[in-house]
Amino acid sequence: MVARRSSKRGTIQEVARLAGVSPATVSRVLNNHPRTSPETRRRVLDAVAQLGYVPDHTARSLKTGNVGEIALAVPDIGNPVYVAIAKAVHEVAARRGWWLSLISTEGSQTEELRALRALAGNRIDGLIITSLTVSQAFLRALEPVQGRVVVIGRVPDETPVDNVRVESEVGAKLAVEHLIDLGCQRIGFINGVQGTVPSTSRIEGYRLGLASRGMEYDPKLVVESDFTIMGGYEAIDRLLEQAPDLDGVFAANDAMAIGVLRRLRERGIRVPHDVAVIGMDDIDLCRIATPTLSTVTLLAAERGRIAGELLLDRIEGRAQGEWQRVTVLPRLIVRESTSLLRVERVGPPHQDPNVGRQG
Amino acid sequence: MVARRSSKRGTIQEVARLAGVSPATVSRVLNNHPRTSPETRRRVLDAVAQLGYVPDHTARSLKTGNVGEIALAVPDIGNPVYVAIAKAVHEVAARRGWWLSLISTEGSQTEELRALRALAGNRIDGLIITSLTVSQAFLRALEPVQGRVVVIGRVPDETPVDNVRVESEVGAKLAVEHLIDLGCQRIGFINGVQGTVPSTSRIEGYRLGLASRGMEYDPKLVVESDFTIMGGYEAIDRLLEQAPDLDGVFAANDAMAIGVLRRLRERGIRVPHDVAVIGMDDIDLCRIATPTLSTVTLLAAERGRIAGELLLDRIEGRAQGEWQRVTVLPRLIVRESTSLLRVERVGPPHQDPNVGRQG
DNA sequence: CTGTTAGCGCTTTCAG
DNA sequence: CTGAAAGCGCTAACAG
Repeated sequence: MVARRSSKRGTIQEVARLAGVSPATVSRVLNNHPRTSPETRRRVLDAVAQLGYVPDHTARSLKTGNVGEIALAVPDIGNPVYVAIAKAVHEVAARRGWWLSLISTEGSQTEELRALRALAGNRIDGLIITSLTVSQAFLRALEPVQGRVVVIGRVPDETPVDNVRVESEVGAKLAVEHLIDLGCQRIGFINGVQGTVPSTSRIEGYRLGLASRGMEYDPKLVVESDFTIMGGYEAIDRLLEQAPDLDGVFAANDAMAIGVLRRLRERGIRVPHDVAVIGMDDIDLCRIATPTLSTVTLLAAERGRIAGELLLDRIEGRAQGEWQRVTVLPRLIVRESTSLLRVERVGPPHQDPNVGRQG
Repeated sequence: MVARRSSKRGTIQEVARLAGVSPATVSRVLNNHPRTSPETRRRVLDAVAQLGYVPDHTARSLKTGNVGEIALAVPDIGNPVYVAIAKAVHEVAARRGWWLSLISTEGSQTEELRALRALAGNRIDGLIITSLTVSQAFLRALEPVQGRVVVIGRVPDETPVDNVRVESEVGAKLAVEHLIDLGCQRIGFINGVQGTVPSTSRIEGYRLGLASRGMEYDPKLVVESDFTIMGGYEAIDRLLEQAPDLDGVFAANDAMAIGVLRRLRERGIRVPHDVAVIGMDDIDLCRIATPTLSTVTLLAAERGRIAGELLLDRIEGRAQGEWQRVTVLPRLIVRESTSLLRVERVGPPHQDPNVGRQG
């Protein structure tokens, strides 16, 4: 990696010389300081325009000690859930005058640590990061950047960061209970990659849901795959082989559920008549799928918005106190895939979110 | 916007003092200069570890004149086409040791100019930008940052930038010719928002396709909407009203085409038997849709890869010559929505791309 | 192989 | 209201 600053658009010195003032005055004009005479101001701005001068951001940052930029690091920008988070954070950042850049970590811990290091090295002022694994190394790397990072996803209680989380067990429980209340007796569960935080909480919610309605857990009803459409597509075949009497499926995310819908259609199995299907996340595709897909929203946009506010409150110095733990509560969204009437029973998502806040 | 550098992880001075060497030596060790004794090296690294020192990126950048970062600015990170471009650029950047950040301009020209200004102010070293409109203001803003920016999308010949483009007229023509060769006589066209560069080239390709097979252009067969699934969904109704004898539809992008498929299914119109449908872009959803969607790929990933290489070649100083104009050629991908046999006739996309290069 | 010195371009006291 | 001067933290000659 080699590079040299190519385009020299002039320095504040040259602007000062051209305007017949000192560099300090140019700086004051450009930063809208109160005490500058209109006449000087005009001369400076003329000179700036004439030279096409743009202040060097690097020098400015070194001097002032901040760069005016935050970043959002996500495992996969192709995932609609992270896109929703990104859009929400972007909205907050723009409104509050901050520059936001996105970093795609591709789920690699090395990349996550790199983002944290960028923060430590003052390449950015703040960071919102979503990690799938939350390793020890990751937690250790949070220490030195306290007060400038927000984690989306669960971290241990004592971790010195602001944190936004969602009770996804509760969400999984809601989904399973919904299927049972619909009359399903044999509910299959397609989980994502084992060992990740999301998959662990979903299987727990699945068990809780069964238990709450007095049904027994049957390992034959559970398969694992990855969190993609194709993952769901191939997993449902294995599931049906293990449990041909299946009458309901809970998929760990909407992408997998959509793969399930597609495969079931191919096999001539009617949804929801023969098998009811529910996913989790509430991505846009749910409303496009055939049949439209019931799901449990995990309020991605809402979490993004909150994370953005928390981070900026912190680095703008508005928030000084304890580390925040904000938890959002999932909500069931019923659509055709679990509705024998094939009627959408629910309004638009993401409104009136249930948000609980605790110290 | 207020912020102050919070976490002081120490300076190079402090490391030097602790290690009993000069700051210059610390700098040398950290930058892997050839001439450093193993002993000194060890002492320095110990001190670094002990303090948890991370070099200040801002100071380093100011001194060296580069920041090691490029950015990709796209109109909408929710659009799969831009995601494909982003992933490809990311891959190139990572391989060549550069940091990539994403900027979402939301299609706003202000945001585009802001990205260009960030480049001018050396916040980043290089920029890849995709603009839907390419206004005069935009072109003017390219001047001062020559040699550090690559535009994806057509720009006037004399524009002083490296440029990656796709012959989307040819793509649209291919799509229409394919429908005609299939036996379609009345081919509707659903275009995106009028006045944008993409929509202009698509309507032109549509006309070219008709002309090349000796068919006449009928304004009744054309409607406009926006480039979204819902846009296609509502547009097909209008189109069918204007032209009930429709037997083929070309949608200006896959998202719209998928909306069309959905609406046709609702109305009991069979695809491809009653109406054949083709889109453009080749997003992942094409393979998931029912029926699977024929399309014309515009090689988004390929364009992203090329743009990344061009930019880095330029700012690494490997490319010094004329401005590059790289043009990629669209390719037809036939799937069920235009296949009476309902057989996928084509291999995986994005391999063996046709790429033409000219001075 | 290592230390000294200068300075990247900007903002910000402190005088005036 | 404006100028002079200092210095943010780092790297890169240039000596030694």
